[in-house]
Amino acid sequence: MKIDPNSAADLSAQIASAIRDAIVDGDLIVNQRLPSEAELSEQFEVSRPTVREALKRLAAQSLIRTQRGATGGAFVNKLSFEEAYPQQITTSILLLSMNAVSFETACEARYALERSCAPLSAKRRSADHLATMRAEIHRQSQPGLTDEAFCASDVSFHRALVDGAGNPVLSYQLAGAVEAMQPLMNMITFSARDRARIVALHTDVADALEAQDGDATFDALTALETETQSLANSVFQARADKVKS
Amino acid sequence: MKIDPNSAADLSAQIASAIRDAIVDGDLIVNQRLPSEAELSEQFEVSRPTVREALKRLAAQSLIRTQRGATGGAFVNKLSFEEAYPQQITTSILLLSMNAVSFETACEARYALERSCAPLSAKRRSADHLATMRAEIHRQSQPGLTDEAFCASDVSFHRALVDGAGNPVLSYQLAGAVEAMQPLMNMITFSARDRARIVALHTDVADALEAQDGDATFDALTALETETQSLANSVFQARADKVKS
DNA sequence: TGCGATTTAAATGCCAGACATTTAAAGTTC
DNA sequence: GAACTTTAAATGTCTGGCATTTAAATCGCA
Repeated sequence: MKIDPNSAADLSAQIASAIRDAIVDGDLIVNQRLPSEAELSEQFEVSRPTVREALKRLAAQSLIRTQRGATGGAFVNKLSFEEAYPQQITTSILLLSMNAVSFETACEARYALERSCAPLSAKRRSADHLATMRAEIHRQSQPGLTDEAFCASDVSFHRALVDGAGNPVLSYQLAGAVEAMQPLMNMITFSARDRARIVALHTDVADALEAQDGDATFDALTALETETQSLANSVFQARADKVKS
Repeated sequence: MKIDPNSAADLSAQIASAIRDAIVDGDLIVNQRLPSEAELSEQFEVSRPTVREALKRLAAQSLIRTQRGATGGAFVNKLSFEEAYPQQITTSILLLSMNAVSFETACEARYALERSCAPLSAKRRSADHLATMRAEIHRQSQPGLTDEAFCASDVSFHRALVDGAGNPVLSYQLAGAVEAMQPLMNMITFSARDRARIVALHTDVADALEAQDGDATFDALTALETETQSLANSVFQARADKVKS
């Protein structure tokens, strides 16, 4: 592992990159201890603060964890799906908000991805997943629920659907798409009638899953997408009209 | 923005977290300049190296960028899809390798997600996307191609399919699933007959997309998944037999 | 001998101060 | 007015040190 002190990039970035490559390539394996900060400074011929900045970069990506004390140090972290979720979600949210992704585009992607879980979830969903979905549907039909709570329940409902597929890779990839929609959904005010329609469609989805009917689940999700898109359209249309007047 | 010096977490982690929250919540907007390191040390009542470690954490997540010089400093970075791709891919690769995700699970997820692009890509794919796919198919049928080059071409083919859907959110989410499969695919040695079958199935996919037939694309992808799974099964089976003998 | 208390050493966490380098703007000279 | 020079502000880096945490080694005592 060597670095180029004349490169344009920061030394700490180069060092982080070198260690990251070693991890990705398998030269450093899970739970392996990295050399101490002092040893790394010698190896890379930089000062300890520079090494520390490099290690913090890696820690921010959950590639390493650090322990204090006698047997402490930096260890290659076993990246778990649970750990990766929040980062994936934060990144997705920022991507949508910073790049002015339209509601339509985000919604299209979300439902396209969710439909890909439909056949698997219909086949494998446990009673637990189904119970979660029924519970969320029940919550959604409670009067007096705030719009935010309604959206949060919506997210839980859809995550149960996705998790029902029993494929952690799918769950991980979809976490971003589903959760990142929440800030966009929160821009919408739901009337009682809107909510009733959504609850009905959610019930269709849950019924299809209960019957383990993949195609029906697929179609119910498509209907839900259509409803969501037209709902959003009317809300944004109304808002645009208001601005004009 | 305040932090708790008695918390269990590192000061630099707390500071990074506080600034990250401010960005996600929109309190700090894109291209806005953060206070200088010296000012931040005063605000948070910590030393400059600690502030720097916090900033490096954020830089590692592409949330900020730094500029040197008179008008320099740390700026809220506009996170672009292009920037987010590599991180998403690295994370996905590590998740698969560190959690011993089976080839079957990863493959299932990948094709489920890809199928979700089929109808959109059939509708919207440009001539360019189609040309890329045809070119990759041609490359894949060249004799003397290494297994790695074959897999790399496979990835390019599938990315063209995904990008054909014209939805950046989909492309982003799928990048991880598609690219992360490559290390797993590289474990497989392809015979000439295997390659011929895959090339034929790729041609089916391209034909269906050219005809803008979403259902046919969907089915062709399913056939490709079946072929890939059975190919992997036989390879792993042969390897297991070898170990026994 | 065995076990609890204490010491020790190694590591990270944090700080103070300084110097180097980069960069744009202000100032100066012709 | 244009080219050059100076200046100041900011990040990048280094040195050295102290604080804190933690596990292992040591010691004392029954």
